[in-house]
Amino acid sequence: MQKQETLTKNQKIILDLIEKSDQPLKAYSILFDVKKKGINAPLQVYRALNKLVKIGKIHKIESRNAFIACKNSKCQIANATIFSICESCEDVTEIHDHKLSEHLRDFKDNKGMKYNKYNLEFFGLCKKCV
Amino acid sequence: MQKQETLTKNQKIILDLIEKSDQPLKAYSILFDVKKKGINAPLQVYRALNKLVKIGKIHKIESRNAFIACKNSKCQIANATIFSICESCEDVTEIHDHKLSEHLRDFKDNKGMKYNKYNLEFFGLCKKCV
DNA sequence: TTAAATATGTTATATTATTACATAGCGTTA
DNA sequence: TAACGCTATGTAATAATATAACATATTTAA
Ligand SMILES: [Zn+2]
Ligand SMILES: [Zn+2]
Ligand SMILES: [Zn+2]
Ligand SMILES: [Zn+2]
Repeated sequence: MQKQETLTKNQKIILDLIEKSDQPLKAYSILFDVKKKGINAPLQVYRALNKLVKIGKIHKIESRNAFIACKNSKCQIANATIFSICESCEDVTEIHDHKLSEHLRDFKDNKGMKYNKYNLEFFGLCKKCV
Repeated sequence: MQKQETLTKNQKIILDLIEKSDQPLKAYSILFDVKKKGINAPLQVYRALNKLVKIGKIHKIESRNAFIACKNSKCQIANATIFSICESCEDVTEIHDHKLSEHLRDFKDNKGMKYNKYNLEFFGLCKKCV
């Protein structure tokens, strides 16, 4: 299982931090928080983030340039993500909807594209913000 | 029809440029190109881009920080976008798939979110790059 | 045990986007 | 007309996001 890959020191530090937050964190806010642990430079953060994204431990919220932990232990698929984003309070939730995922996985365009990944972001207002 | 809204000088210059390209353009590449037309500062570009996005004339490709013209005259919906992106040649195509759009439009989560927008990006390899 | 691949640390720099402030134009309406 | 609200403009400065380049260390695998 790819997700149990052993992580390096920096990767662990940064994953820990992201997993403790239920909301997306930005790279430079992560950098600020891990300086006390000896991570000093943006590149150290970005390298860890890129790796963690690649192995599916975290996802990037593209519209927000922020990173959130994947809470779904069953989700092997680092490359098929659906998020719900409240445009008022900025609350982000990962969506796991079997039917929708299936629909997206099975999607074929008419140009012969060979897909291996997708990212879907829904925007709106959450219950609290309506 | 919102799309026929009259545009200002800067907005027209920048929309023209984007419409002439069949591929997404980046803000600072746009800035470079429109300097000869008297647009000198990033903010002038970003202001026009934001407006054009808002009225649906162009879309932002979030994963690429780039902007592409909406070619679909029938598409009133500036806030429901689907793109296909080749990760090798970076070719981007807007997808208009009725069934998929319907599915996304009708999607309801179980948290009571009220959606008003979505953006979906498919990644893979195009015919030429496979 | 050597070579390849991966990770680290550090500095500098590139790229993307916004803040802040001053000014101008345009449509409404008092 | 005059005053107001709204939108757009121009300009300078700066913030926020991300990568290049280089030297070194560590892990993995042949
Ligand atoms: Zn996930
Ligand atoms: Zn909310
Ligand atoms: Zn469109
Ligand atoms: Zn291609």
